[in-house]
Amino acid sequence: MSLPHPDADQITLPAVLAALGDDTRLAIIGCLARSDAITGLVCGQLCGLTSKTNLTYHVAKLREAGVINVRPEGTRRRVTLRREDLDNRFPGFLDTVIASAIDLPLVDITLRQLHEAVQD
Amino acid sequence: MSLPHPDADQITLPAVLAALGDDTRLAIIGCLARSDAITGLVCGQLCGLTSKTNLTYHVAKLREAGVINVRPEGTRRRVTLRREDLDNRFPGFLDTVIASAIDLPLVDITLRQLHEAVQD
DNA sequence: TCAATTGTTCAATGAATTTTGAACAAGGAT
DNA sequence: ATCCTTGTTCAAAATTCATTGAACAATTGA
Repeated sequence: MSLPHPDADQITLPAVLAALGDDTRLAIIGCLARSDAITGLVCGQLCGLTSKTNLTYHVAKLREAGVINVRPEGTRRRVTLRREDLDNRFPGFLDTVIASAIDLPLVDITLRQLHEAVQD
Repeated sequence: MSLPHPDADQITLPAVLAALGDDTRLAIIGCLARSDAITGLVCGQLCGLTSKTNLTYHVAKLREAGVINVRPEGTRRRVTLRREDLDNRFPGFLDTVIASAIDLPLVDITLRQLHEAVQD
């Protein structure tokens, strides 16, 4: 049940770009950006995007690239964006990605609010 | 005989991410970033990266995504980064990409070739 | 204990991407 | 004109990536 994550300083942009160069994974990022920045989501809440099995695959890709954190929580997996690590490593990058991953007119939380939520 | 380029406002980040999520294409970006920003490079100066045929393929990918501009120049193709368009569309994004593409170990183009490239 | 929930693993398939070589086209130089 | 250089096109092959289903594992709750 070990879920290996790269350390913040091991995150490379080529790997991040490869992970984000896919529509399904970009959609996952969009969902996470819209969700509560702190609690994140569990995989089941992302299943509208693809099948359960396939979601495991894409979530692993994002985790291995250092884009998301996946924490076991009982039988679930709590998924959060590694916002702080990515902001430190590549300032501004994640904001740009999120802005285009959120393709909705109805956004229930603004980017600024997301930022502030993380600071607390 | 001009090649099709997307207008600046037609450039989408998902397409750009897909284009940059590849090591060969990132290496091309690295070479262009090191070259003279105005004159750019011709394809032949990038051939250390891959075969001539394959280069045509990757350069087309980058062009179609709106990352580079390709201008016919006699029998050559002058390749430049679309810095301004990308900076306007996704502020800071290209700088971040370049910072990590600039020192890709994958590039086996020699220093001499680079020198000639910049002077040309 | 038993059943339901949540997600993983594995092997196989399908699909898309990347790479290659041969033949070709266009422009420049001699 | 004829070569030479530079790059393209096309079809095929190689490779990588994404998707699926069946069987499994771990946890929770009745």
